[in-house]
Amino acid sequence: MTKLSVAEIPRDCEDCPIRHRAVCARCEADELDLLDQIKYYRSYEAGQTIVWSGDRMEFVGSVVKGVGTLTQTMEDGRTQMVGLLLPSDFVGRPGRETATYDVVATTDMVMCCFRKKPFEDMMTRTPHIAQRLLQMTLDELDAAREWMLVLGRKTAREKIASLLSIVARRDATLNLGAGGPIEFELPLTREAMADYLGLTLETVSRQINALKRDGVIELKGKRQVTVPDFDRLAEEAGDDSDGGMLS
Amino acid sequence: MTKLSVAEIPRDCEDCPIRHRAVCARCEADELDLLDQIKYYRSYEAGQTIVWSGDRMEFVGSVVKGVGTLTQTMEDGRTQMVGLLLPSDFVGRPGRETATYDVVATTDMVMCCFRKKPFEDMMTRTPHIAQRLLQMTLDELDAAREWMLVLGRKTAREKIASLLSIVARRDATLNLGAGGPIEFELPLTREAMADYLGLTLETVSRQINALKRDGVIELKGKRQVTVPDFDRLAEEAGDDSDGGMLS
DNA sequence: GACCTGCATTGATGCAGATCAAACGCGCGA
DNA sequence: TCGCGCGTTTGATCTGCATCAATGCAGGTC
Repeated sequence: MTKLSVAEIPRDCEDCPIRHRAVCARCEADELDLLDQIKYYRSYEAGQTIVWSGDRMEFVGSVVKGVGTLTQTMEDGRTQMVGLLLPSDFVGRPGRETATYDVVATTDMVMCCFRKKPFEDMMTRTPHIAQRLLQMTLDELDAAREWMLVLGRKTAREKIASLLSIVARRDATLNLGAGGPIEFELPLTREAMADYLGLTLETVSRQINALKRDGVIELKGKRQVTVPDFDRLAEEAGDDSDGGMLS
Repeated sequence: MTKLSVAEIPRDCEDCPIRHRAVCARCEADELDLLDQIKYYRSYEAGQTIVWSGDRMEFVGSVVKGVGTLTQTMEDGRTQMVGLLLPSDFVGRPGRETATYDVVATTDMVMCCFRKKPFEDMMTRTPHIAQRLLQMTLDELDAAREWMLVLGRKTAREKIASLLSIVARRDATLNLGAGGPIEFELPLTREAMADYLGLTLETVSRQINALKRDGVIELKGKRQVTVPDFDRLAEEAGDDSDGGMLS
């Protein structure tokens, strides 16, 4: 039944697809050897919940393959996504016993896990890991703050455009740089997008189709998105356009 | 004209009011001596902008006294606060050249500043600082994610109650623990609250007065708030009530 | 005392997005 | 081939908050 086998992932860190972007990015060969001794791979199927909020966390780890989400739910069922987990992202918080959010696989996923205690010990002894984790956490904080602007002040159309523009930017299967068309697959259902954006799924659907009608995006099926003009999309997102020319 | 003098702050770290909560919390005496050599105090008046987004940042530092905000503004003027700076909070990002947000003093403020380069050098040599900064950044990330739920899914009334409940919790001038009444001063104008909550200032005003009419809070003047029953406030905020009983 | 000026309150009206409801389309197993 | 379920689309209506517009009110200045 398992569609994605752990065996597909190279066991050797040097061949790992996220080697230079994950929490281990700065590690030297000898440090990798140490990590290697406490790591193990786990795979999850699309839809599976990896951790429930409030559960004891017995590991931390990196997303190797696939896409997941971090969500918070109120007692009455209102749900807000607070993080999108793409390959190389780190899951879990060293020093904390229990999970604060639900972690859910939205596609089939593979994670590189470390048992929490050994990882924490290693962090105190290996500055390269703590340094990299600090850098990644600061980046996540910036992303969270960017998202606060989206949630608090943008219109539904701008929210959708913002999400598309973020996914497009992080999905590197594209000819960026040049102004050419960008193509990518949306790793989220309409409902998950709604939970990310603080909207209803109906509004998400309407706004996506509006962007399509207006030629900002093209759709093949429901998930395959083509962006003919990225600047146009960024403009719709309300981002300061012209990509930050500094000089 | 300056109402708050830098001279009022003790020069000796050991007597510093934020000694055990700021980025220096874990430092030993010898490490404090090193920090002492690169630190300097600066004071700001209420309303003053400390840093403009996009500016070169020449220092990082800790809030010693007073309250500030981190805000993001879109080209058309829409504004979202993305961080509230209370005493002991850290400002600035090591490793980054330019500021990403506007930093504004909302009350008179005193900061303990470190020139960026020496501080960065020291971070690599003093693990206690980097460790503490990681911990603080992870806390801020949690706070930001909590806020995403507020912005994305809560009603105006719940948003106001959430803000009051957060300020009440961080303002330690109160008899917490017991169920007694809590009193504190709101460090923000109605407009600043609106910017924090993704609302208009009119809605903020109306909802505050609604909470007052319903007996959830009492007001002396426009800023002095009394919360007769904190659990009631938490309930209005839509927080999982019963304060997280673990056992 | 008269007059600012900067918050805050209060009221009337409009609209973006929520809510309620129904139908579509596609993959899948019987 | 049929029906079933899930994600999605589309339509009609409702409503919470934004918007526009005065008015109130305290502190500071002349």
